[in-house]
Amino acid sequence: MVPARRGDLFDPACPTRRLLDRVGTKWVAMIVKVLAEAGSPELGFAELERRIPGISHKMLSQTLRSLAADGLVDRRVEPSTPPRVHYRLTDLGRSLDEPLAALRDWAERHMGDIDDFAQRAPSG
Amino acid sequence: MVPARRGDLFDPACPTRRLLDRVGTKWVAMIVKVLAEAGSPELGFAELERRIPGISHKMLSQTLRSLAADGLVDRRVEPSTPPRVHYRLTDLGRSLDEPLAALRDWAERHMGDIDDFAQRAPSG
DNA sequence: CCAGCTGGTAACCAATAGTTACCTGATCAC
DNA sequence: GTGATCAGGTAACTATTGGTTACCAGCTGG
Repeated sequence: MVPARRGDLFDPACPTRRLLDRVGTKWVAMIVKVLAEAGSPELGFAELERRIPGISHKMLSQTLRSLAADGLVDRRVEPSTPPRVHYRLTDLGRSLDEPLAALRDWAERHMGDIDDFAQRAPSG
Repeated sequence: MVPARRGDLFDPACPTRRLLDRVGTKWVAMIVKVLAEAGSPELGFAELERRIPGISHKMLSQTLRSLAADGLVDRRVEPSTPPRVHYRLTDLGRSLDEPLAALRDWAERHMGDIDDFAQRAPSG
């Protein structure tokens, strides 16, 4: 196997590329935002679901587990009945919120421009 | 606070959400990077293809057209035979490189942490 | 007159996103 | 007791993407 050259985004084998793809999705962006901006340090599954309208049960579960597997969120099972699961950002996850916030911010700020442009030239 | 206000992002109908998803993909990130960091203001299709190893013919074409439709790149057809097509970032596209660079940078910087974490807890 | 160039695209296959329905298993209403 | 109900997860599917391959236009050069 070709050794993965971490720093080289231009190497197709570079894991950083895959990471970039995992981390740029809208659900990651939204989950991280919600967790980062929640009043409390952690949120329950149901609360996350409530705060992210439109996300499906499965995608939330799946995305959270992927984030947990990458060490971006911490998963805590409360031994109640039925058990409740709580998630919180790790330091690493919090650090991801910075570039993600910049991206969300860009999207919010320039949505209008893009919309206008698409209006004018709907050629696709 | 409860941000139903500028929480446009939290409305599933909000186009900013879709934009976020379009713009966070690895190919967009790489194309914008390549165009932003090219020596010349524009690059030909073939040159882009060469500079982004691993991208397929189709994905490059498709992504470029989507970027052009959003007004992020400019598409110029050189009337030669066969015609060559050149792409350059618009101002809007260049502005996107900033948050994208931050994200790429984060990915490069923290890839190691995530890798280490996954080693230790491969439960994911 | 056929091979070859460029960029695009149609046809197809593989991998995701998203939907629906169901599981667990303790508790409460009856 | 019976069973509806909670929370979170997941299996089974379908819809939508990503990605591969092969081909096209239409002029040029051998």
